[in-house]
Amino acid sequence: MEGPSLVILHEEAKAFIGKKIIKVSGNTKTEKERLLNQKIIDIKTWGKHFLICFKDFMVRIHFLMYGSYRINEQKENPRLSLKFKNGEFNFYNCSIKFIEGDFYSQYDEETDVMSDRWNEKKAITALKKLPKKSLVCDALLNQNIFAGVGNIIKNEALWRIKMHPESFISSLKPKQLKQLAQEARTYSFDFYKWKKIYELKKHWVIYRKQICPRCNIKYTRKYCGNPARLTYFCSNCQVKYK
DNA sequence: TATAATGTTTGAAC
DNA sequence: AGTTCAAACATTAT
Repeated sequence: MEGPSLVILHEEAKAFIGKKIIKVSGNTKTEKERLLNQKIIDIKTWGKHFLICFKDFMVRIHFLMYGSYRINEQKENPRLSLKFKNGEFNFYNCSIKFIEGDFYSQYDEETDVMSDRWNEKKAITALKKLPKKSLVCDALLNQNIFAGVGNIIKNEALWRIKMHPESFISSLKPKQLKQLAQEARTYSFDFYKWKKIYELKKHWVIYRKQICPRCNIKYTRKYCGNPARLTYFCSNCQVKYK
């Protein structure tokens, strides 16, 4: 689940702010009992993190590859289930973690590509500080720089800016660094827009596709970067900066 | 039906 | 000591 999907979840989840948890269950190994009788004071997202905030701590939910949730409905084997006087909030196949402190002391909104406070210059500065041989495909997935960007956004954004995923960050000119940072955010918002109208896959140009619409030739499909992730690119129009 | 994957952490092995 | 790698988690679309 990538950043834009978390923003959509956040919109649905906001209704639980101010509500008290009256029953907790689920197969999480964390100390979930701690949540009983607690009042949700805020709900936040940062990148791929979904955060339910309480007075002195937060519950961080990460959906990884297959995580899901249900609001006011349920399915089998919740990892965590929160019940309220009116309604319930259920999470499945996700990673659950307690974080002490408040949101602002733990998270920097300026590195979240979906945030109003996204700071493009900060991302560019961070890119320049990466080790010499860092690849563009890895940089985009680096959650400390582009929180919320996942493999779909990575592939689509690189195709749009005609940049080869195995380009070296250190070989990019200032203009290209800017373009990279900009498109990470721009595509994320397109992702959000399309996901909301259930048209996300319809707009994929490269991810899980075969033919480059610009060049009319077959895409390359290769495991790139470290850790290796399946990457789609057009070897004709995506320039490799080396 | 088999395959591959919207992701990250952990810890063993080298 | 730093890196590399597999395992773990477990679902769903193609």
